[in-house]
Amino acid sequence: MSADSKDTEAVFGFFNEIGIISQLSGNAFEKAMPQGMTLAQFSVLNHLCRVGDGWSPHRIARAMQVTKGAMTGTLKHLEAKGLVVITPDETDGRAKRVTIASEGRVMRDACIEAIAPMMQALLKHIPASDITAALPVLAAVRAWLDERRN
Amino acid sequence: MSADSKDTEAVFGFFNEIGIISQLSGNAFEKAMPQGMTLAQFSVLNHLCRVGDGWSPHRIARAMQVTKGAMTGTLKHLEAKGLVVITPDETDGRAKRVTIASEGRVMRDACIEAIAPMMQALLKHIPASDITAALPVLAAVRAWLDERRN
DNA sequence: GACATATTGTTTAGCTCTAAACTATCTAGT
DNA sequence: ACTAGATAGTTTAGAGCTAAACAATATGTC
Repeated sequence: MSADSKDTEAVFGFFNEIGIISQLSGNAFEKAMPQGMTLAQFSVLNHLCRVGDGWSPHRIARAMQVTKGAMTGTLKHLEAKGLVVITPDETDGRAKRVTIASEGRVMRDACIEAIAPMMQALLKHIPASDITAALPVLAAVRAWLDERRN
Repeated sequence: MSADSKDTEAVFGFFNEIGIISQLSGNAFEKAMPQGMTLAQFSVLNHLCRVGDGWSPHRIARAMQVTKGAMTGTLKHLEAKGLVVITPDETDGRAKRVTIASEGRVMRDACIEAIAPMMQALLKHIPASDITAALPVLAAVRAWLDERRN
């Protein structure tokens, strides 16, 4: 009983820290990034760079754990900035295909460069081993939440 | 060089996991909570219950790591629902004081009860020791971000 | 072939958040 | 006492998110 409520308290604190870190780090990233880039926009750019082009908006939305509606908005901003090109899917009249423009790749690299100093500064205060030690737990929690969601 | 970029990569992945967990857990919480309560609203209620009444909106905003403007909106919703009472500060003409209504305490308890089953379910899949082991690292990262912000 | 169902993308309403401009009040230095 | 600067709260514009309703296209079964 006592142990149970203590554990529940710990999980509660865990999610609380997660939420605050998410907010603070997101703000810090967006401040460091070039000219009005947002975390959502960078994430899409980064994803497309890493896993490849030509994904549909819906598939990108699923990969980013976001609704289709949210992705519509983010892609609109990226397209307006010329960082991404959206074309109709030839084989499926409902779908579209998202391709990174070369400006998009440049912007993605610029964002990573802009953020790198912050990472370095963090690593000076918190040992990399602590970060890597926490990663598997985080991945497990994320996997559990993701599975539970469906 | 290779170690450095690997560490940076790890920190990057760390923040990525944090962001996704924050989003997924926030959604899960809001789905479990009673009648249209949001995480932001619950957080304020919970904070007031734990640390005591009579705080100013600005002080609550700082404690929640949120701007004053955001707190104005959240408090408006809480006040409209009768969960919180806002009165002018007698000793400072600029300030206000936020007090929890008894309905607010009831709602806070209801939210905690609604969320508890999720915590229990998580603890069945992930050992509490893993969670508590990750907590100090998270707290350190949060403290670093918080300090850096100012 | 036709109809029921599923999927893709958009839109809208409502919530959160930031940043910046604005009002009102307090406080300190002269 | 006055003026300058700090502080508390509100408002607005803009971005993100969800959920739900909607249009258009695919698909599969009869």
